[in-house]
Amino acid sequence: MISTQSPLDLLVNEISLHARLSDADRRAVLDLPHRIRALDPGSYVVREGDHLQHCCVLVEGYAIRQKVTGAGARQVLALCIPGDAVDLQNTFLEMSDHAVQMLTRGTVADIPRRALQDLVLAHSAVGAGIIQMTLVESSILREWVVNIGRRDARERIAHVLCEFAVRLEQRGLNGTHGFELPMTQEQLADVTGLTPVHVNRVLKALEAEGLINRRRRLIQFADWRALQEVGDFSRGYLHIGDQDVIAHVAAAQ
Amino acid sequence: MISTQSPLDLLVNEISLHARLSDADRRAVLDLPHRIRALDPGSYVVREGDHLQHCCVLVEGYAIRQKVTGAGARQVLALCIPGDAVDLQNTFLEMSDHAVQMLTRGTVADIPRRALQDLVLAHSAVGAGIIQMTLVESSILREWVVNIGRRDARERIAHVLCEFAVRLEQRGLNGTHGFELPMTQEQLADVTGLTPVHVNRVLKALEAEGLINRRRRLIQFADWRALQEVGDFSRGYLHIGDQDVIAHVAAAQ
DNA sequence: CGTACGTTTGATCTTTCTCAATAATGGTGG
DNA sequence: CCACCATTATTGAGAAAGATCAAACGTACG
Repeated sequence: MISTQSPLDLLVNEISLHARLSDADRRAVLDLPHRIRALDPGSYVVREGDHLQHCCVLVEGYAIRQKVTGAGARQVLALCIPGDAVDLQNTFLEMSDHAVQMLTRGTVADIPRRALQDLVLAHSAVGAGIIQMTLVESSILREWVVNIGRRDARERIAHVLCEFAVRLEQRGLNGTHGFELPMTQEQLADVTGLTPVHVNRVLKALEAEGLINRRRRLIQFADWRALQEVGDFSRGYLHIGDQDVIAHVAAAQ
Repeated sequence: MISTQSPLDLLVNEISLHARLSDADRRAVLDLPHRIRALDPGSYVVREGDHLQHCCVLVEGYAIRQKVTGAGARQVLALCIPGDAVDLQNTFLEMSDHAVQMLTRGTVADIPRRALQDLVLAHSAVGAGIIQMTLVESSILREWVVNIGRRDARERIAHVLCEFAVRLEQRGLNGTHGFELPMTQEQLADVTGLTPVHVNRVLKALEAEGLINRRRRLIQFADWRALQEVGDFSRGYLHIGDQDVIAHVAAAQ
């Protein structure tokens, strides 16, 4: 692992989770032109309908993808954590089909989309990694459809808590013992397709059942195994550790 | 457009919707080794948990992606139509995270995953097209999350009908005047996260309102504009015609 | 022509939403 | 350091969308 102070280190690490990169691949990613941007909580990284000329990588802080219906209801589509290439969409599609909003103060690195396109074409291991990142994101979206479409409120919230915990743990942030929920109950409602009031009641119930403990937004998993069962959670869909699939592809180069 | 009788023609056309392919790119796709498989309605193209060594392209018929919860509830994740590369997941991820089931009689072409990986590495325009196909699929999944999470039953069903109509029209199958719904009301319930009983009542209501006409599974759009409004449908998220983004990438090769 | 599957309908029940009010909590300026 | 304000969390009561249960009706297909 090459060690530098570049904010692109995070992107390298992220891609490395999905494909084995050579030193040249790593250096090419680190050499990407980019500009750092600091953002306040609530500010938009990307707005729905934007035609962006760069791809943002989240460096610090948390963000959410979201869409708003014609009637004004908000639905959260993903929790973005540091290292996420927040809008590959804008690199390969014409127009942003959803918005990305900061939950906390944070920074992003803007990479010109042309530079990223060229990188992908010149370093296929990076391209393979990005394809896999995109496919994993799809897999998580599918699980969200199942979660919202076919689980009741209690199961939904338990499932989402498990997913966040595992994803954060994978990046070395918090873990499955407990973590700081990076959002309000209202935003958690927009994640789960519920109302804030009902989210509050369900959280209270999960606590009363002895599955979690709460103090403000800090969630402690009092019974991690039981919570996973309630949430019908099994981490396969996160495809953690699948990068070996692509290893031989990189090797074939 | 090169004209042959290969079942891979459909794949070429599909990728061409997303990236400008050279004749060499086209030929490389058509030359992919593959085996045709005929499938009955209800049979599985891929099962959840499979470790497949090939990527299936749907050649004829309709299929659905689906997952089943621990409690046994089914959720449909996508309607697959001819030309869809049904499991790119299996080409780049270890394990299938969902099943694909035929709705009708049909055929698929199995392409060895290694051959497809090599093709993508050797022909970046094809790779770019596949990246874009995957991103469009993600975009549709995001809209499904919104649909199920934040729209009521009437809006959901109207939205899904509009989406199917536009997607079918794009491939020259049926259109926005009407189409043959390729699934039962029970399956439509699994698409929308509702019960079959409620789907039936909503369809009846949409008909009573003069938005659609039905005769068995044939849906006629009596008022296409109004139906889109009810369903809060706007086709941007389907990213139809976005291939120009990638055109210059292909040209740069 | 009967059997299986899909559709339609009715009656009742539950989950979740809506509306409304109150209580914490954190941040800010004095 | 304290008082105030805005945001977030909590609680209650009632309403509504959609689920569940059960049955009847069609229609295709063997």
